[in-house]
Amino acid sequence: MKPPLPPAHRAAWRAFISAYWRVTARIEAGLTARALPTLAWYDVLYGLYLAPGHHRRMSELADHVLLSRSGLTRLVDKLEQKGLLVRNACPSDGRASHAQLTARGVEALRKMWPTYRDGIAAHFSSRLNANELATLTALLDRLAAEPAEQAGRKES
Amino acid sequence: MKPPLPPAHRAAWRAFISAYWRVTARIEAGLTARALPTLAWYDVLYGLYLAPGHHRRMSELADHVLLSRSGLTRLVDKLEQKGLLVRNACPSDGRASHAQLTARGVEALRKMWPTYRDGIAAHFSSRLNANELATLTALLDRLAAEPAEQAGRKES
DNA sequence: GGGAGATGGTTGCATATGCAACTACCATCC
DNA sequence: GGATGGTAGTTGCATATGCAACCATCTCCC
Repeated sequence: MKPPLPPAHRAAWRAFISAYWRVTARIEAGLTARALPTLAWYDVLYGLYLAPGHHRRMSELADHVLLSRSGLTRLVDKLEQKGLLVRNACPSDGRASHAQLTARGVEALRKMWPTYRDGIAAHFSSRLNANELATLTALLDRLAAEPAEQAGRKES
Repeated sequence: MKPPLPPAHRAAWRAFISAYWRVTARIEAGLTARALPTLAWYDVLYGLYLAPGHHRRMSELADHVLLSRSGLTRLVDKLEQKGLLVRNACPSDGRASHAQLTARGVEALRKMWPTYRDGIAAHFSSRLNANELATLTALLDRLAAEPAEQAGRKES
């Protein structure tokens, strides 16, 4: 197969995939062991929590959660059924709607946060020292950044 | 929410998740643009390709691909239907079966590899220099290592 | 030999997820 | 005002994925 991709690049790629899956699986295991919802639930609720007034447009939220639009629609449906958030019409744009965190949503967030936090610490951030963590963050941020050619464009 | 998780840890965690999703999405986009199968297909075929004799036990394969057992069963079903591999009974263990790459499977692998390779290079490995790549690999490998293993090898 | 328990693999079922089509609405041009 | 094109969000459909139950087989121990 004559791979012109250097071994170091391959090793890095494999380490990247492997680390992601293993770490997230360990953290998810901690959540399910306590009968808590998945990371996606947390991300949506937390994304709303961070926003001023605890509400955000669906599209902004989808971007934050790294989920497709349709996926977010379904997830928000579930969260709304559980009473953790409500949908409000956007006053300035009839097409858009805002997801608004409820008191119960904040409560749910508080309840799951300790487990999530401990998972991140145990399986991720506490396994590296401060310098290493900073280095890792900088490298990952560069990888996540939009490619230069498409920096100004909306399509990915 | 009083997060005792330091901001640097949070930033690192978010960068980790974000980088993974964005990079893999870009690479997958390249594959689908050429009507090629997904990364999972490639990983299975390549996992077999690497093995001596181009065959491996299902369980070993599942570990390599980072997929659940049942997920692998289904994926291998599809690949077998396409004629890219065959299942053989394991001579030494009646429970186990081996997946054996076929000539067509090797062919399929050769066909998709250039696109995959270019995707990895363009969206991942070529965005960092050699030193950075080595650093990243080392850090990710430590994160991926089993907790017990990590505990025993505490250092730095 | 034969039962108890563990392991490899498959399948039923439920859930998750994405793409593409669709509706409703906004913005622009004429 | 009305047509045209673009955007926000939802839904139909197909697929992917995992957990847990299940069968067959192996290992261990008596």
